[in-house]
Amino acid sequence: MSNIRDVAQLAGVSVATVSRALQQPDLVSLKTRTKVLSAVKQLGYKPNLMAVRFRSGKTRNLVVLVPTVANVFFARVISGMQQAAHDKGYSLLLCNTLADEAMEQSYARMVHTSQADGLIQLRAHNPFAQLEMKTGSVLPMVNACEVLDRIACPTVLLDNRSAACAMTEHLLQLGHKRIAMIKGPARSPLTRDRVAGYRDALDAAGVAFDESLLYPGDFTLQSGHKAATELLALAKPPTAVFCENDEMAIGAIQGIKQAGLSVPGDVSVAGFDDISFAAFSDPPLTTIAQPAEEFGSTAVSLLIDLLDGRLGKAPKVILPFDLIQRDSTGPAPAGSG
Amino acid sequence: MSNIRDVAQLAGVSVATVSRALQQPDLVSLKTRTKVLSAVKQLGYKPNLMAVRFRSGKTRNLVVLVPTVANVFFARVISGMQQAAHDKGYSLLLCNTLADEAMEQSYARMVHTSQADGLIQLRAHNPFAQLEMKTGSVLPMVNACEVLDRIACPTVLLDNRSAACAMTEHLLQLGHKRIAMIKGPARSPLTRDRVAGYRDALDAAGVAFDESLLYPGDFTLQSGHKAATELLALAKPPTAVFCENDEMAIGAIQGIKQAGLSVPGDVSVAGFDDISFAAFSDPPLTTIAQPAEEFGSTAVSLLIDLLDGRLGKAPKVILPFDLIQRDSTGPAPAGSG
DNA sequence: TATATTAATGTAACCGATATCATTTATAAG
DNA sequence: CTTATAAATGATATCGGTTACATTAATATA
Repeated sequence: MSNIRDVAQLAGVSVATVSRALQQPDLVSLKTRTKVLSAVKQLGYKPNLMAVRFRSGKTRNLVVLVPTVANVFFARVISGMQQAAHDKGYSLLLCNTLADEAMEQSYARMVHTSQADGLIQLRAHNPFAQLEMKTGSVLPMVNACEVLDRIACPTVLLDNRSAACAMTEHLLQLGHKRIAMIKGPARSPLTRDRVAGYRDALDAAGVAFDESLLYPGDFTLQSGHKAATELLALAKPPTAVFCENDEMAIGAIQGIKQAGLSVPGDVSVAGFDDISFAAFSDPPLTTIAQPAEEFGSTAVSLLIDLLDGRLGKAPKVILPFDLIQRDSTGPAPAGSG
Repeated sequence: MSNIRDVAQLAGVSVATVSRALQQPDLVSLKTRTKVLSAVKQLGYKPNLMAVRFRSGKTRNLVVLVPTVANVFFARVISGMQQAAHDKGYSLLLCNTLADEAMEQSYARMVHTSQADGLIQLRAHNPFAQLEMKTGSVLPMVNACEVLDRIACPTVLLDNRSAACAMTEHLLQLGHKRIAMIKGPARSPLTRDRVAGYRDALDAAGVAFDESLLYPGDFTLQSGHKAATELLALAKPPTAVFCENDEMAIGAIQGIKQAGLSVPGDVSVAGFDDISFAAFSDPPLTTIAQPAEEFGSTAVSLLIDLLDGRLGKAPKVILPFDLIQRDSTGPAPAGSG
């Protein structure tokens, strides 16, 4: 690997001139610039970015904490992040946390050890307040998809409450009265918002809220299956199930079918996210579409703005949702409710 | 951010001693070590890894080129890579290539600009021979999931030919004679191997190969749907469809159902990969399970071994597969063939 | 032509750690 | 109590760029 000194020597100029010829060509005479560029080409010189970044103190790396890349929705978000990061000259250091806090902390520390400039997290259960206390320094962080309550932090999110409300209204309009919700972990703000939207719609329609219809899942296909199976075993089972993501909805559909019931004939099912599989389930899934890639690109933009000091006070960017009506939701069975 | 000089000053020793106290404690007296560690703790000192890596010339970053992270199988592979990389002190720079060669080249160049030590690619259509020629230097690279023909390169892969043969045999044993295959892009070595396995089984069973039953897809749900629809429109449609991945199989199932046929009553469908959705399709999908996470971890191990000069001549690691029989494959309809 | 001003280039410090080599201090052997 | 040997520590060059400052060359102004 040739370095800037080799280039300088070959071009017969100083290293400073080489650096300027490449970084601020205006400061170098045409004649010299030509000589330098010719030497660069001849040697196949590529600046050592490790050195550049060490000198500048900017790594141009961003840590991304993802609960699980196996989640199709997150995969799309990551895709959007990667594209945006690349466009702006940044790279992503991906961490699949798998709910392992030690792993999260370990990656978050990369910002303090100059391996990354900032951090993006999706679905933040555990804020890094603790870590920040300990190190005393601030961690440039952006949150995507889920709002962090305890920390003022730039965030890009959906109006989850309104979206959940809209879907619940859709089910109410179809005549459903017993609408179950397969939600996420109880402590998650995301779940809290969506449950709130669900209750908003019930309240507005004068339908009593029934705690037993609220079932906690963990966003996996399996948990959707289990939840639906148990909900159907209730004394007064639901005629509609609203799931907090599409994976659980697809799992729920299988559970309902295995119980000998039809979707949406006996039970309607709605999802959230509009992953690619949603349109290919049987029946195709009614769901809330989120601009997943845009979540990613917006999060990256926010973080870079934050790093460049171009950001005011922790903005919250709200992206639009879209209720996609397919065949998994239909009129409530006659005589129900 | 405090640096090693701050620590040295506070501890009343030289920077060299601080460095040794942290890197090679045996070379430092207990008394001095204690002083240093105390100063480290008091200042919250964390070594600047940017500096360490610049000095050492090792970035401890690995570039990962993924055709698309939206593919569930690849997501699992990445998960395995991330885990293994973290365990060994490496980070992953993820690139979602989306079949964009410019993007691939751009990320591959990161190795030449000292942003990464090596590269892992999945499904390599375009070898970097060209890039290597141009730069003259070798690119430490490992290939996963798909073998690269033109370059001798450490690889971790499945015996795709045997796996495809096994699945085809499974269908033959069920009495199917007209077995279609929804394959990937024609130029892919992966597809070539799997088609070869498919033909091996047909030949062994004395079933004539029919070119019209070989349909090229692109690994998406949509392409599986389209392929199945068109295959069923043939004068002599297949009674079984073997898809090169589960997404296409799930798409195919939908296409078959929409044509008014049942799976597996009229047409059996088999997939490849055993993604999480496979067990939740309707009917649950018969497929080939691959140790996806192990692909990832093995690829990372191979690359690190390669970087450390611990590798002989481009080994090919072959991981085992498992035929998972579910309900999407059944006996050929009576009177077929 | 002399002088002021600007453009072009060079010199060298610097970023933060590591590691070589030199030097001092502690221990062992005679 | 020396002297030889080992252990502990310090001073400093180094990695490859960038950049502040110094210096020289070129042009403009009087």
